[in-house]
Amino acid sequence: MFLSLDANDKRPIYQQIADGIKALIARGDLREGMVLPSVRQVSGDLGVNLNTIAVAYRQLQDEGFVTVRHGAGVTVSSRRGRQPGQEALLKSLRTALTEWILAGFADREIAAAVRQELSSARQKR
Amino acid sequence: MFLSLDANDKRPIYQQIADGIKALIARGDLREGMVLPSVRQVSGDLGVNLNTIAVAYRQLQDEGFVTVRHGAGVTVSSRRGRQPGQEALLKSLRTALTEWILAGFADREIAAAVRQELSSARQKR
Amino acid sequence: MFLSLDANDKRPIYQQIADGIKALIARGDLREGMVLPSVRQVSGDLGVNLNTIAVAYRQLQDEGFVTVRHGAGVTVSSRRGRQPGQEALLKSLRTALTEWILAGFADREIAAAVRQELSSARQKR
Amino acid sequence: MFLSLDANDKRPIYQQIADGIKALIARGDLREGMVLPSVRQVSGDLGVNLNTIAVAYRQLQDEGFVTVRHGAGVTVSSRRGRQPGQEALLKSLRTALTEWILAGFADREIAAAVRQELSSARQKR
DNA sequence: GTGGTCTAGACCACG
DNA sequence: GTGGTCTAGACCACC
Repeated sequence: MFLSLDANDKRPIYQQIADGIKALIARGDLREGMVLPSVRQVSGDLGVNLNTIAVAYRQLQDEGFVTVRHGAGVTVSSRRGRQPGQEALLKSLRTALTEWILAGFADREIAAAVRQELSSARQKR
Repeated sequence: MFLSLDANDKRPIYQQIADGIKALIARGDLREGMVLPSVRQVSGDLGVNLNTIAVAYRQLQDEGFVTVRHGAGVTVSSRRGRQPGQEALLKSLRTALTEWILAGFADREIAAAVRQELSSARQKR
Repeated sequence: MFLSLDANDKRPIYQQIADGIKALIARGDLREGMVLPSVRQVSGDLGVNLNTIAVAYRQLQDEGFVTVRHGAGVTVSSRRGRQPGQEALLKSLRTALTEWILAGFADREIAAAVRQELSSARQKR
Repeated sequence: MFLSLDANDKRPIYQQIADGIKALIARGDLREGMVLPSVRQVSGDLGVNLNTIAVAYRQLQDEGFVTVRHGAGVTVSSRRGRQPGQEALLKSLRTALTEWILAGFADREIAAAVRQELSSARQKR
């Protein structure tokens, strides 16, 4: 698995993991039906407690991104569950863009960064 | 003050306030040298604990967005404040874009949303 | 066999199978004395591990719904099987009804859904 | 709080708690804006670990039934979030009714039990 | 082997 | 005071 944790990141570990996996799905590195590494394996690889990984996986399940089959591992599910809702989507985008504006970037530069991120987020598609 | 709090927002209140003020600065509603309302007044307006407002102002001060002068209120400082660092900027943008991708939006649509948000964030400039 | 498994169902597979067979009995599709397909056949049909089917049949046997005769297959037994107990019956009904109430349905609507389900569950009688 | 745990209940403790609170909301014992007892208090009252209660509250939050404000307690929120979806509602009702049928109850008796449960679930309305 | 639940106890963040 | 996160370690259920 190509997940990395950042101690300086303010998000909790389980959230970093869940977000990382979402990014892998968005990128196409993880596709429908693929099996995710077991809770125990991720725990060992990242040096993080079992429970913490379980919380991340559980969140992904609640949000409909993965299907958990009890003794049989976790797989990427086909249809995403509920979306965050247009409102939430806009809010997080707005916050991110505000930071860029305050850092002094011009619209042109921000748009370029967005284009770059989009293409890298879709590399495997 | 044109700040609104959202109980369903997952950010802590002090962060919503700090972000809101940052957005007002980015928008140009608050410009260099302008005086922010007192901690006490914001506290009353929003019905929020004094300490909470103080924490928000303290963060804005730490990040260089405002200047606190004892007995003379809080003013917007010039814009060479400390940036969050390129890494943090990218991370927050990346997370927001990932959500849009997973919600099924095409690059075209996302770029349009970005353009719209940018122009509305700069309305007053 | 007219059993279908749902990966998104939170019940374990063996429970889905056992419940499905109970429903077939309740509906009258399976009647006293009829022979159930072998563990091996169900396993093949559904693509499920042999042990899992065995657990389901074992539960049906424990609850008195079927009779297992060595070498002679599994047959539906007469209906004086062990009931779950009034308490358990009420609890599961109560949980289901609570969900309907919280979803905003009126008593009239809930009662209608109950009537419909009852008649469809008894179609073959 | 009028929550009780049943060791014979097959649902996990956190689920019993979450379901119990949902029932209190459906019943009208807990209304919009009311404050739930703190995690620590429930933990003490029921003799259950803090984390277990936290999991229950978190589930209620994820499902939109309560609003959590960090240092300020948990309150019943106004609008329920996403419903379980008509499919899930029907499935749980169908399972419950099947049990009653297999226990030998007539439609008349089942309908009566439903009526009784509905009225008791709405006592405070 | 897999994931799920629960405990005890620590430390942090928020108001 | 409140809730949030994380750990270590136990035991259970499923396949």
